Amino acid sequence: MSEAKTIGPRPYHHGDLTRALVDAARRLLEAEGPSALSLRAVAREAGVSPAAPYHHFKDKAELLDAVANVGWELLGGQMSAAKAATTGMQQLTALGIAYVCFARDNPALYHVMYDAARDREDVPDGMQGGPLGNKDSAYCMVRDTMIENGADPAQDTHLELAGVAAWCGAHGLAEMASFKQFDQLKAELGGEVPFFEAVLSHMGLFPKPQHDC
Amino acid sequence: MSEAKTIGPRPYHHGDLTRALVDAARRLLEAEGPSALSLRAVAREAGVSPAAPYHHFKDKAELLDAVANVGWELLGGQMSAAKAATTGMQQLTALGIAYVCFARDNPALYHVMYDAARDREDVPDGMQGGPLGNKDSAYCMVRDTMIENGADPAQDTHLELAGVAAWCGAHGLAEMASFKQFDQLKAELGGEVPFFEAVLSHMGLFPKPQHDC
DNA sequence: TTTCTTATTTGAACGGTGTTCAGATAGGCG
DNA sequence: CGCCTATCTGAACACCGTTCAAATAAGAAA
Repeated sequence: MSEAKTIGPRPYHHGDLTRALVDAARRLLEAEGPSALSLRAVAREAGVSPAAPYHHFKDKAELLDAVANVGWELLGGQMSAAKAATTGMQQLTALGIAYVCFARDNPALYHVMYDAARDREDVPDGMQGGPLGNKDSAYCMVRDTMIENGADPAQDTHLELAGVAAWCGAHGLAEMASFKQFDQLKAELGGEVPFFEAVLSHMGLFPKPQHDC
Repeated sequence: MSEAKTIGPRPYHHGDLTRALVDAARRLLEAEGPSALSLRAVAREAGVSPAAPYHHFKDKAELLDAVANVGWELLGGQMSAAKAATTGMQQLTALGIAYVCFARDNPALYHVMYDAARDREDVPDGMQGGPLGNKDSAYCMVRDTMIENGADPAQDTHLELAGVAAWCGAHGLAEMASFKQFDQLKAELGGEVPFFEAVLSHMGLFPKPQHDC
């Protein structure tokens, strides 16, 4: 019953409205931004009535959870690829860059992912990722990579700090990079390039990507 | 005309509906959380009709901007106090702790502050603070403190990185601290206290404050 | 096949939201 | 005093999330 999606009997009328709704939501998200993600608009985009989604998701929040889930899986895949392409402690840098690049390239999806996570008490069944709540989460990937490279979480306090700093820094950097106030800040500072812009440009993340991530 | 609030003639009917609306919004925010912050609810709380706010704010967003502004001023005050109570490089630590403590103690307000900042193109007139857009912003306080302690932004690249890391880390830490998934993460890791919880508890920030900030 | 059962979808409805607008009101100024 | 203009209201519009009875269609049972 819980595996109906993988091998069970095909759905009835639409074909696979569950997936169609998530796809419609992602399409809307890409085209119109997070604020356009209303249940009715998603249903409209999918070509069904406003009440149809309630037979596949108990809530608007549950639909957004499903969309966020796609995002976490996408992010996990990109981070895994970045880790596999490097070795040793450079894997940590690769993970961070992959994370920030994902947020830069999918700002609306990234926003939905954290919005969904913020007001969730428990991680629901089938939720494959999240900021903290899963073995495959980005946080745990950083942690595991550190351990693989010889870190001992029970002993090295500085290392714990470094891990959290990396994780929080990546998220903070990703959010800051989405703000649109660089020009104003630059003007107020007298035209001088401020720290933040310098670092982003140093990493090749702002204003335009200068290398693949 | 733009200084009507400071010394201009008193408003007409209500007394000072502009301020009353912001106060009502903060009251609702404290009592019911960010999701209860509808324009109609704020007007109801202030005892006026749903259309009244439109003579003081052109938008719901502009009302939320005003609420966020109060938050930035509050945050700036607490950071200034923390800086004044310390000396030297310890000021940087004090700034970071004050920042995270503010987010922990005012989660709803903090949420509104960044929500308002995220989808704002330009900082409007009268906006006193923000994540990046002002000389008095938290980011600039960190930057100025570093310069006061001998940093040279034009030369020291590592220092730029450190400044941005501190700023992004503080925001990331503040957001992470608001999630409710620690128990689940702990269970998935086999009961072991993970990095993040260890650091927060090490800083005295989680689950309960152990010292004043 | 025909009938039955059940999942799926619809259309209408309810209360709530942001926003606009014509009209009522009341303060300040001539 | 009367006028003017800022302020406020009440009604209205479109949209939102959600619920529910009724219609539909797919698969199972006969």
